[in-house]
Amino acid sequence: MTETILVAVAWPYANADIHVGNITGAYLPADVFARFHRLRGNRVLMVSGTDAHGTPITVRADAEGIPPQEVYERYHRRFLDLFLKYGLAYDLFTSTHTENHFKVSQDIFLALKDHGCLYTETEKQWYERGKGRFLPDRYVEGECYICHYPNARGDQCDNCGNLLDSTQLINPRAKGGGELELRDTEHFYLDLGKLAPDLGRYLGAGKDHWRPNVINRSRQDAAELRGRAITRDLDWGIPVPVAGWPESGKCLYVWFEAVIGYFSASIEWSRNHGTPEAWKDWWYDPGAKTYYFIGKDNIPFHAVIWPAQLIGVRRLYETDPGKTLNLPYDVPANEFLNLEGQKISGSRNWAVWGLDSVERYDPDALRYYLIANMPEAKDSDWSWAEFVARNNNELVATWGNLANRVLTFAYKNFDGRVPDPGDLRPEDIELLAKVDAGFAGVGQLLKAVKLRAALSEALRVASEVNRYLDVRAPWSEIKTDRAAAAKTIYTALRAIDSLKIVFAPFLPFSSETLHGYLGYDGSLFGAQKIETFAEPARTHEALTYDPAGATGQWQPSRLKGGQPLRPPAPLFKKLDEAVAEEEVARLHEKR
RNA sequence: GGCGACGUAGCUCAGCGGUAGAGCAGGGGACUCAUAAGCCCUUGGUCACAAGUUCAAAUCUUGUCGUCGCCA
Repeated sequence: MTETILVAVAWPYANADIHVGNITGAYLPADVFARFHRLRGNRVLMVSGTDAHGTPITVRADAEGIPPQEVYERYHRRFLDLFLKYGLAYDLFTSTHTENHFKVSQDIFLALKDHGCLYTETEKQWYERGKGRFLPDRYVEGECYICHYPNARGDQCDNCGNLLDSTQLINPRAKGGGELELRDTEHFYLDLGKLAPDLGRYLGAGKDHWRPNVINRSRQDAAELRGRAITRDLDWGIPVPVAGWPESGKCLYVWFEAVIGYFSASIEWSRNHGTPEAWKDWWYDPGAKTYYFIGKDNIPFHAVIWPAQLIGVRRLYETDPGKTLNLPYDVPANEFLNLEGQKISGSRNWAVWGLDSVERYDPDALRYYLIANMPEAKDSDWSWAEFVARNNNELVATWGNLANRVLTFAYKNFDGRVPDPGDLRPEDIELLAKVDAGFAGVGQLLKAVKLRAALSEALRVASEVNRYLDVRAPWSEIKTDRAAAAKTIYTALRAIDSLKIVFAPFLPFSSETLHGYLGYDGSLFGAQKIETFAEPARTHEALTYDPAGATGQWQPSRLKGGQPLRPPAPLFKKLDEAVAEEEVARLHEKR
């Protein structure tokens, strides 16, 4: 039965480049999962985009003396480039800075307001008279009232690390020295207390498939919910859709509108495809399953607050009162990836950057290591030595070498064609049965979002084929019994033809290559491209996936004897062990 | 301080009530199609510690210690 699956992927924030921790935390597992379901013939919609708004972006823009829009566009462009090179095949990777997203976010806000889920409160906030604007806490400096460090930021003291209440700072001043005064400011709050009972019911049952850390955390958070401000005094963002509010410089708080992106991007995708109602299959069909791939720092927003927003909205752009928006089916959040034993830190340049990594290594080698080492249950560690070792010992030795030894043997000894096997022997049939069983075994693990285990199971199946070859020894058979060698090589070719599919969600590039070596035309997956979309007043670039032409199917090979092969070459590169030392040295140099 | 996750072979981890497992690393062997890869055999652990439940505990309970994270 065809399933309907939404793959909702964390939105990278447009004030820093993406590193391998971000990739393995959310983007890569989402892609593996989505590719698997596409191969199974399921209806997959994988969406995300750049999170464009908020104070950190205006801070960076001010520091560089450019408009926030330029900061957002620069990083957005780099995200598109990276995802293309890593083969992260979003159906749509857009941004929050689209007219569509503005409208949808405002409509969600208004629906919550209509349903009585919002309230307003007035608080004191620092106001910079010279510039005529309210200042975010981090723009305010002064003496820390806890440790008396003279240059504490309004939100947090860099000296003692405590979170601060900016209104209590001693001798507060604007960053840059402007004069300050405390003024009243009014903000909207999401009434989470009101939504808590429904949320409790949602989190309370049917969550056995959730990772323990995710569900435990979420239940704990849901038990102590309070109202949360959802507007800010900031002009870089989405205007609050209430009369008079935009004029006083208020916009939606970025945490509130960014998660709405999953919904607005689904709508944008539908419109781009000329089927403006198509998104409803993922958002209103109760049989659809929605998966949110995120890092653990985002758990509260996706497993607690976003469901609360959806519960409060009930339905949007839909008049049937029997329909309600789908809540997350699973939130398979990953833990963090460390680097050489230390926490990754972009600002201290202790990171393996995504674009940099794919300049020097093949995307499948990176994907392999990142999946094999994915922090699914606890923090894991990127070590260059381990990257090299696992690339050489596992990816190259077990899988790449298997494909290569079979292809070259067939190509040389059977006139560049798949040999005609005649009737298979029991041992051939037995091997093919083991390979076929891999589809069920690996598939079940992928379905359960256990990607590490799934990949290692795929590798185990590859070793079965290596073992089979060793027992049959076609290099001996061919000297005495060419027909026997033909059966062996046919069987091995058919096995790697199947393994090509089993590995495809993890290693799409090399599977496509192998597909060609085996003599097939066409491709397993569709094509990714960067497109420009025009709205009435704006244009934006987005990454898209066109599934047309995808022929890959999650099922065992039915390879025919006689099929012409193409000249083979190794699928992966063995890395020199010196690479590890060089990379670690680079890392220290850059600090 | 509260809560949560984790603590199993040198390393990375699986197992989560029924006689300790895998991969890598280390040691030995037969083979040679292949990126000197693959295959076979092998060394190696009182499953953090303590008490309890049970006919039976890495596996359940409690406590202690350690690591990490979230909150205060």
